[in-house]
Amino acid sequence: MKRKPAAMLTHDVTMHVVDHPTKLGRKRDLGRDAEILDAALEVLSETGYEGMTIDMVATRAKAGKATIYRRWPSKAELVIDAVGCMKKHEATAPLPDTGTLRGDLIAMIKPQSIEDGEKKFQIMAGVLAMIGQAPELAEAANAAIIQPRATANRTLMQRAKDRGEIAADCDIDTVSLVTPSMVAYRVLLLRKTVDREYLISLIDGVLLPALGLSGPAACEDARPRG
Amino acid sequence: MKRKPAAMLTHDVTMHVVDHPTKLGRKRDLGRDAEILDAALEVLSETGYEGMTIDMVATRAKAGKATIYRRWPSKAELVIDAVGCMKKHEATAPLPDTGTLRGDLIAMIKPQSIEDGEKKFQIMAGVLAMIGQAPELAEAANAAIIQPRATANRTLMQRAKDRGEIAADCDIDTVSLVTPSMVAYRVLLLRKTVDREYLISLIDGVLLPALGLSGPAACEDARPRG
DNA sequence: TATATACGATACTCTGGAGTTCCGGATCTC
DNA sequence: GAGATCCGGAACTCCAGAGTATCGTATATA
Repeated sequence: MKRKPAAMLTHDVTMHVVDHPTKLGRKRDLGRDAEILDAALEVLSETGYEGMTIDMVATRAKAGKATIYRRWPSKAELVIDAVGCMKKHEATAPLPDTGTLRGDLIAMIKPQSIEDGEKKFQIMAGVLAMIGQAPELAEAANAAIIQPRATANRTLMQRAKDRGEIAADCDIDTVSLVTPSMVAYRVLLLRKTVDREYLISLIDGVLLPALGLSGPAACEDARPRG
Repeated sequence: MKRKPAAMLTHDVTMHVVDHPTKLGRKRDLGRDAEILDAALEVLSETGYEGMTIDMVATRAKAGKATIYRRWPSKAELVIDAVGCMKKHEATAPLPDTGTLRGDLIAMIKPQSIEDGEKKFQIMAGVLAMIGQAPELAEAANAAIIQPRATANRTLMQRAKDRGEIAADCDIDTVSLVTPSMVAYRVLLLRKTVDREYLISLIDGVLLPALGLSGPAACEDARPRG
């Protein structure tokens, strides 16, 4: 990040053989990449960007520092890559379809997803400081942490709109971001846990009313409108 | 923060005079405190906690490092104090009272408050990383940045509730946090500016609907309910 | 087998910045 | 005036951590 990394040639061109794609020697173990990135995310969530050291990551991944620096030119690049790869860990459980928007939103509250989310927001906190210096990191964090949840919400709401459960002029794009934003605030600044009760209070106290439905009773009134 | 600071006696107890409260020598210029804290906040908003150095703060405040370390034992303490003192900069403009909740909320959108807010969220980003290590910092940031806005919102909403404009069972405490949370997300992660248009879209697309009012038209319908 | 590269592990260099100390000068009490 | 403490400024110590180099070993090609 500070000095320009020396150009790393991935193959040598000898005098005798110009076309020489097959590299000699032991091959790089591509599986280590993911293990190192995972270790980086763990350390990141525990100590933040400042507190994180390459040695910690190496120890956690049972790797040598040289192995890490052979693959990423700097600590910053490693972190950016790690955050960018978080998205792939997303458990792609199918969206629920209970017939009512409230039912769908409640069905998405699973202990596993809560725990998973809490760790991700820890990572986000650790990374937020350097976002000002590395805008691509903001994008990566947004794509990996906030957007998946917002997209799920938006899909469920669009379905509700399609079947006439909510009005056609609702601002779905904005409302779908309410939960992730409020959860981020609660975890990062209030340092409170996010439990099922809180999420339900958000759904019944903000989301559904904002979409023109009124709390738990609304699930009994999900017939299409004329 | 790393080594225990030597106990700093604020007065000597001589053999001859036990009660000797008046200190000798030049008095500490208390006005410098605020100037140093302001400088710290400026640097913090520009570079984040990591990037910030005591030298930068000293230069910005036209002070010597010794002057800073005479008043705060460490960089961390300085930052915590600076964030804690942000609250006092709050422009205590009187809350608007236009007769309708929407009118009040819109009246709170002022160019000055937007600009001011943007800077505060920059500071928050710079500080968020070390919040994990210093919970009191989370409290300070919350009290200085989020709570003032939430409190203003809550007051306006309570008034609306009192005059019957919105239902008595609305979850005002939660809804009043929606705007600050969404603005924080937009500034910190999306890195977009917060303009009047966006705030109005939040008011009309989320806040008012969530409270049972339906957008701009609602301001013409602010009569108390039976 | 000879060569080349990857591996984990360890020791090393080097730099930036936290925190300390000293200086000359100013301002206070006595 | 004398001594104490402040000031801004600058030089200094000290250290954690980024990044590099090296070693013995493992695994690949030729």
